[in-house]
Amino acid sequence: MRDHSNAPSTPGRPREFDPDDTLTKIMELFWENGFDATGLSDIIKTTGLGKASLYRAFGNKQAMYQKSLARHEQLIVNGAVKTLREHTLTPHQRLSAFLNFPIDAVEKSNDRRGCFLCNASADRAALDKDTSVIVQRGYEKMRAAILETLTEHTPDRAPADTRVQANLVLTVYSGLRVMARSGMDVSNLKDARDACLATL
Amino acid sequence: MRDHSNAPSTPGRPREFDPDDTLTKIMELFWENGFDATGLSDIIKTTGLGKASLYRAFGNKQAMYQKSLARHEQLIVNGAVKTLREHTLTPHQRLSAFLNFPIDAVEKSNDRRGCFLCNASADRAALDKDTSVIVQRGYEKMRAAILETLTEHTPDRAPADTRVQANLVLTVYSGLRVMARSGMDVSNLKDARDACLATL
DNA sequence: ACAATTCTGTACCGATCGGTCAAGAATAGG
DNA sequence: CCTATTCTTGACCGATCGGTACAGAATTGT
Repeated sequence: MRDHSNAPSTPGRPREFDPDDTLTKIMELFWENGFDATGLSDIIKTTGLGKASLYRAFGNKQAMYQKSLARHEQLIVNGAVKTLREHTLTPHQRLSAFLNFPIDAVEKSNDRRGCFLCNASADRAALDKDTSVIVQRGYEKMRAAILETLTEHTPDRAPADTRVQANLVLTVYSGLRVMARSGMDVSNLKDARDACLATL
Repeated sequence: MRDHSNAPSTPGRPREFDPDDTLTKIMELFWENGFDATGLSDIIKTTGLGKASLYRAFGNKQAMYQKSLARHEQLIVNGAVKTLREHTLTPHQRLSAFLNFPIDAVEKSNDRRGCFLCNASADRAALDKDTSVIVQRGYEKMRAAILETLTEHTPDRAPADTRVQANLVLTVYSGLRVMARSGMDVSNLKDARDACLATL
C-alpha cells in the first residue's frame, strides 16, 4: 500500500491510511452526534478501518474525541480567526462574515451541527479536564481575534468597552450556533446577527 | 404507604412515590449529564425506585427524557417568563434579571449545567421530532415574553426592530448558558450581558 | 372473604459497548 | 534470507446497557 508519512524511513509495515484524513472523518462524527452517541462501530464504518488500527493510531475513544477537538481547532477555529484578520475587508465586514458563518452553514449546507466547542461543553460525558482546556483555548482564540478586529474598527473607544463588546460578539456567535442546532428558523438567527452588528 | 394522588379512589396497590418529585429528580440528572450519559442505573440510584416502577410510571428512557424537558418547561421556562412579566419591575429591570439568570446560577450555586433546551439540542441521540418540538416551544415562549417586555420598554420603536432585538436577547441568553457550561470565566459572561443590556 | 387491579422487587434477557489479544501480513535494515 | 518492527484483521472479552417477565404485596369494590 501507499506510504502516507513524510518520513518513509520507518521500519515495519506501513500504515494504509492517512491519519489526518481519518481524524477529520472522526471529527465529523463526533461533531454531528456527540461523544456517547458516536460508537466505535460508527467510526469503523465511516473510516473503513479496523478497530485495532484506530486504537493503535489514536488511542482510545476519549483520545479520539480530544484529537477531534484539536482538529476542529485547526480547521474551523483557525479558519474563523483567519477571516477576522482578512485585511482585504473592512473590520465591520469581517465581523459580519464571522457572525454569518452559523447562518451560512444552515442556509447553504443545511449544516445544523452547531459549534463543536459548544457541543463539547454540553457533552459532559467527554468533558474531562484536558478536553475542557481545548474548548477554552478555542474560545480564547476567537475572543482575541474579535477583540483585535473591534479595536481596529473603533480605535478611539475605551479598551474596556471594546472588550465588553467582543464578549457580546462571541456570545452571540455561540448562541447562534446552538440555536441553529436546535432547529430554529433562520429568520430568527438573522435577526440576532443584525441586532448584534448594529451595535458595533 | 401514603397515597400521593389527589383522587385516591383508584383501585390496586397505591404508588409509593410522588411522580412529580421523582420526575424533577430525573430532570436534574438529564440536565446535568445529558441523555446518553444518564443511565437507568443513575436514575434508580437517585430516585431510590425500582426499574419496573419507573417504567410503569413514565415509560422508557426516551419518554423520561421528554417528560423531563416538559418539566423543565414548567419549572424553568415558565419561571423565566414569569420574571419577564413581573410588573412590579421596570421592563429594563426585568430584562436585566432575565439575562442575569445564567450568571447568578454560576455565581450563587456554581450551577454550570447550562440551558437544558440548549443541551437537548446538542444531545442529538435524544432529539427525535417530538423532543425537538418541546425544545422549540420553550424557545418560543421565551421569545414571546422578551418581545412583550421590549415592546413595553420602547413602545415607540418599529415592531420589526423590536422583534430583531428580542432575538438578540434570546440568543445572548442561550450563548451565556452554553458558555457557562463550558466553564468560561464569569467576567466574560458579565461583559456580554452588559453589552446586550446597553443596546436596549 | 374474595376477586380485580395496580404497584414493587428481582431475576433475567439479548444487544451493544469499549477495549484487548494473538496471528499473520508487509515493510526496513543487515 | 533473516530478523526486527509495525500495521491489519478478526475473534474474543467482561461490563454495562435498556428493557421485560413474573411473582408477590398492597389496595379497591363487592
